[in-house]
Amino acid sequence: MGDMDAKSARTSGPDLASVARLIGDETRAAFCLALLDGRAWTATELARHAGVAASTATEHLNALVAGSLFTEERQGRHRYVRLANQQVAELVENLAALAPERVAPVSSLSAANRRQALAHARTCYDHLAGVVGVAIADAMTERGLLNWAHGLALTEAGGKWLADLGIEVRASARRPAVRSCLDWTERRPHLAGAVGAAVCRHAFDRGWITRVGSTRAVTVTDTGREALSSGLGLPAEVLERRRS
Amino acid sequence: MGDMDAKSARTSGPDLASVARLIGDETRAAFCLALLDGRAWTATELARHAGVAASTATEHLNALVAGSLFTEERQGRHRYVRLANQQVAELVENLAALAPERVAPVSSLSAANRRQALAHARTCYDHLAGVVGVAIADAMTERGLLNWAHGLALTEAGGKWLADLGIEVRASARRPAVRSCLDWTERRPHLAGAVGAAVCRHAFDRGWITRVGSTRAVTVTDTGREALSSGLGLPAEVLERRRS
DNA sequence: CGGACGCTTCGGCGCCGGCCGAAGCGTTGC
DNA sequence: GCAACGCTTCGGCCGGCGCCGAAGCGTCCG
Repeated sequence: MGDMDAKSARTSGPDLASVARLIGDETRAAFCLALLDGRAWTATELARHAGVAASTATEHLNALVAGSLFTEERQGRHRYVRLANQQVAELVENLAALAPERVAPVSSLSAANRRQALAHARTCYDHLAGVVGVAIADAMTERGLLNWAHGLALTEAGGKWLADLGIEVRASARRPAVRSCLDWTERRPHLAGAVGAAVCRHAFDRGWITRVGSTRAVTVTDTGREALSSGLGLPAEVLERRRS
Repeated sequence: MGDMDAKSARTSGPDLASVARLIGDETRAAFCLALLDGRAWTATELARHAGVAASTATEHLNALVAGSLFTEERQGRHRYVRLANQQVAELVENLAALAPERVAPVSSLSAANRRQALAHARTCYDHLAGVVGVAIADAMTERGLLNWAHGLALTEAGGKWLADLGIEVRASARRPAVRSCLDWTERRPHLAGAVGAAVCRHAFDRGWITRVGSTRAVTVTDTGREALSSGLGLPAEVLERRRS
């Protein structure tokens, strides 16, 4: 008993450290956060985004792919990478929810703007987050589409609502239909899981929201304002992007 | 746009790396896994467990407490530490589920025994895992106490079952009643959350299970075999700890 | 009161890991 | 074919981090 602790702790069980170390670097962490938008990025884009040389980015990507946090896809001279699966996305989200907010030293005006746009509405891997994402989850709860009593669940009315809107949920054995994801700007839960992804996809398809440039931020279109207001009763102040 | 990426990525958003780096060290990771048993350990116990000098353990614990992954409690000359909250426990679990299993080089006979005991039944922070934990979740699902259709939820029958057994669930606004936790030995989900914790506590209180020495492993007692077999219909082969 | 014990502080050591730039390779496009 | 471009490889630099042991401090117990 007990006397084998030192050795056995190091030679058995899951190798937490190897995975955590992959995210435990400023640059690689920046990569992970960037990929949380659910899209594939090229190596150069990530390098520019994180402010490191292309060669450095290559090394980091090799490590992340080898550790199977990222998957890659080669196309011609491009190397596209994405998060390997939603389990990894969840891990990054959990980490983000737990991590201290970085102190932003007197950020510029445009940076403040970007920040505000992200806080308002953005994609979080494959679902919606930010003020709008939280408001949608709240509205769905209020209308009896979601039930938080015993863990998060989709109600019967919720299933019907999805069907009526023609939102097709791509369920899988692995992935829960609904999952709550802690928002790192709002610090409140929003809707993730297969349903969260389906709602987000639907919103893009119907032109309710569009991407802002190449960032994770999205804006609500006029069509979207109409649809979300009449369909879920989202208040106008949530739907308007307040400008500085 | 985009030209501020390099700087903004490093000066805003959650500081993933700082948290991940805390776990990204062999020794600190060993600490985290050890504390997954939900109990408080002293600094020296952890040092011995991980095979490092006491001074080294002190430094690591300072970092983990400062990063608010651990909380500490001083009692006389002892320093007790535990995981700060269940959010941290979930993070560690997620990491463990994602991490590669460490290759155990020709482990000794006693190590193999320990390993088997852990794989059979153990505590995972505050609920039950291992073959037994998974079997309980399965049985509860089969009996209609749990519903996985739309995310994991406790059914009405499940609520009644808990009440009948006199299992008191300490619900909280923060914590979901039921949550699935991916088992790193079985690679299948078992029951966590407030209900998972309540069931585990109940099993200890009633003497259904007892700890094996000071490890996370537990054994099912005769009383427990009887209760789990008649109450949930767990098969005998699951309840017997197979010896080498 | 003195010795055992748990923990902490400090200095010093060694290594690992992240960074870059230069050079090179494959793809794309003119 | 040549030039531009994206990515990769390599060598070298540097800082940070994890480790230890020695010394010291506070607590507990006989």
